[in-house]
Amino acid sequence: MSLRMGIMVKAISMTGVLVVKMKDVAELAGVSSAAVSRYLNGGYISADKAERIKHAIELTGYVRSSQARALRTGSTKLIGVIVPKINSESVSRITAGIGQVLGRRGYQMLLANTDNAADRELEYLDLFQNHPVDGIVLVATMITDEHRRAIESCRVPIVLIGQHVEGAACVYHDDYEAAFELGHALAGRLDGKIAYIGVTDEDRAAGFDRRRGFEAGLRAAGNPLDAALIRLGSFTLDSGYGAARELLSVAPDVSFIACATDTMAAGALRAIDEVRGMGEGIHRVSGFGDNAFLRALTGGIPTVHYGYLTSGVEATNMLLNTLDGEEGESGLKTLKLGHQLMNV
Amino acid sequence: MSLRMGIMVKAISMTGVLVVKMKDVAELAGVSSAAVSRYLNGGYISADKAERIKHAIELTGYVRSSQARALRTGSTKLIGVIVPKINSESVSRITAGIGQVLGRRGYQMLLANTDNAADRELEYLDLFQNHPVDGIVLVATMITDEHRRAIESCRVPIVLIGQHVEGAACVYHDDYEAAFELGHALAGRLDGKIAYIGVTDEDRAAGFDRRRGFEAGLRAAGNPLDAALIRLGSFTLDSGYGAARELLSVAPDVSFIACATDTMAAGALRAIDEVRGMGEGIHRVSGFGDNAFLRALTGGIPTVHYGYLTSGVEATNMLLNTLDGEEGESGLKTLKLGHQLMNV
DNA sequence: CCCTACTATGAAAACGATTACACACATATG
DNA sequence: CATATGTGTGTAATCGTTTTCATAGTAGGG
Repeated sequence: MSLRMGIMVKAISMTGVLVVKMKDVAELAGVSSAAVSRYLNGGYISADKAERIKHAIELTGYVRSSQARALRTGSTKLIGVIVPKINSESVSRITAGIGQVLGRRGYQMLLANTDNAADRELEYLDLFQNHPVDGIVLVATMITDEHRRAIESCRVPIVLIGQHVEGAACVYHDDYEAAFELGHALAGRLDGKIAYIGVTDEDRAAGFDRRRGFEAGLRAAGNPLDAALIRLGSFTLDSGYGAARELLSVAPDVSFIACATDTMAAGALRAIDEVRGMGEGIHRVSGFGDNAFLRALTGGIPTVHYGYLTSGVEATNMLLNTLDGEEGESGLKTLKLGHQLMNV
Repeated sequence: MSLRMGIMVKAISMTGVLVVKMKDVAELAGVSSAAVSRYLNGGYISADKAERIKHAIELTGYVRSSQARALRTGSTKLIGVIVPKINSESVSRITAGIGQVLGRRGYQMLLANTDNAADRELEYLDLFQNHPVDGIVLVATMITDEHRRAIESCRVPIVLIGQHVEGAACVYHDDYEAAFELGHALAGRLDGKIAYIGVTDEDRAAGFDRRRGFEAGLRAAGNPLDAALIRLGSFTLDSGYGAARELLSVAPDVSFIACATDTMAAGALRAIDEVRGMGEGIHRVSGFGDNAFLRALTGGIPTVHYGYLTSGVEATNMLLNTLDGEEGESGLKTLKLGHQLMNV
């Protein structure tokens, strides 16, 4: 039987847009819609029918409704990505990595930006698992008990980036070890007082681990950190600037300020420049994250390079592997990525 | 009739997850599912039934399936956002603005990152309009004829950010005017040769308009730009660095390098520092975009401040207004945002 | 030649909401 | 009093797929 071509009749949908549905394709090809579905999804179909269906699809420009498919199969091919702040270099690098893998493997990214509000994080976690997404990537900062509970009871697979949480799938960096190495290395070549600008301990990785690791590293090198010279920032450049100004006025003899992030280090650098003269700060701060701008503009302060893009890639692959049920053993697990000391 | 409470019976879905559907809620409340739907969507419903339904929903923890809803209504409450590169300050700021509005108005963001590949842009445009999204925000760079055609024939409302395209809804900045002002202002206080590192003219706004505006501004101030001192970068820090190194070696008497973006300016700055000594570059470059890092680390080079976040906000509001059919007149249109010269 | 096993196929039943329709009652309008 | 008009409600159709089920032909193994 050859294709019955003729005036093409198209239905007008609710929204007034021309649509071709599977039934139309089926009729044009002279088969049942089940056959078309099988053709599309790789079920049993004879060669000649496959050919006819292929033609009919090309002819009509048919594309299947992802919404109907989603309803029937329960899978949306959407991955929810929750980030604390989209406009930060580290996060946007992670997101780039996630997007790369997602695109390559036929998924799309539903992005939720919490703007550093932990409750919004929980809210999205809730919203996401309740339907539209097949899986979740959570770029985590603070992990409260409530978080743990939400993650535990999550109905779709979830992978964390940036924090190590027992019992959950995580891709993270060893912040303690990295900070230890940085502290140890710096202690050797520094004289004078060292200060530290960190972030809240509630952020286990960037707060607690980095500070404790740095302290331990200094101590191990015989140059312990004076607790009075520790300040708390909030990830922003301004907070780093403010904390540094305060430190410099309270303890003018501070000779080096280590920071928990490169962004805050940039602020501290600016503060030192203002107080001690331009260009002075560059040799007096360290950071975390190896920010490209900072590197270019300063020639490189001591910092720790993390493969942010890689962590996005790895986490997403891990998640998608479990979703696509590929080779059973590559499922959700915990993955610690390496780091690299820069400019020490 | 009071609520019939008792052992709650839950169905097990395909995926093995416990689910409550509208029918369950309806039965528990002793009404039809149509009534529940009306309650949820604000149709006619008597006070007592509303109360009973409310209880039943709370009791069961019911949440409606967005997939079924999407299939029936044709609306997903999803907005597709296409960006050229997520890990860049300007784009991530725009994205933050988009996300803010989307969240506030009950939509979610489907993010597509094209990684500066124009064909991927078209691909996504195609993918998006073909189903899952209700509208599109395109953070545009290059607008080819193919783009114009795709935008024209787009089945869902679309708003462009960053480029001005006739016949399409756009939120953009007046790059020509801004560049003119910057060039004019700089020409007045500069002596010696001025060079320019731009980007491709295919990017009308950041390429063509900025370069032409800058040229015109210099000319108007009686200090025209030597065409031999124009180079092309590719938005990256490294490309700015490379172009600047080349310029400095070919024309060692260049005294100022204006750049089409702050990121490239950072690269140029680094190049000047290397060639002429640390700290020298800061007074010898200008950019576009008012990057926060660059501002903090240099104290501020001449640049143009754009309200990137605002453009995201405005574009999204515009799009959502047409989607939600609010007050007819606030629909899709063209909106030119202001700018601000910095440090001149 | 009988019994499995595999390939093909279409009809029809899901998936879980929204909504057109039909009906009922109330109140207002002429 | 007849006729609109506005509420309130349930039944059933619908959105466009995927998938179960029933059925059949075709080989292959014994």
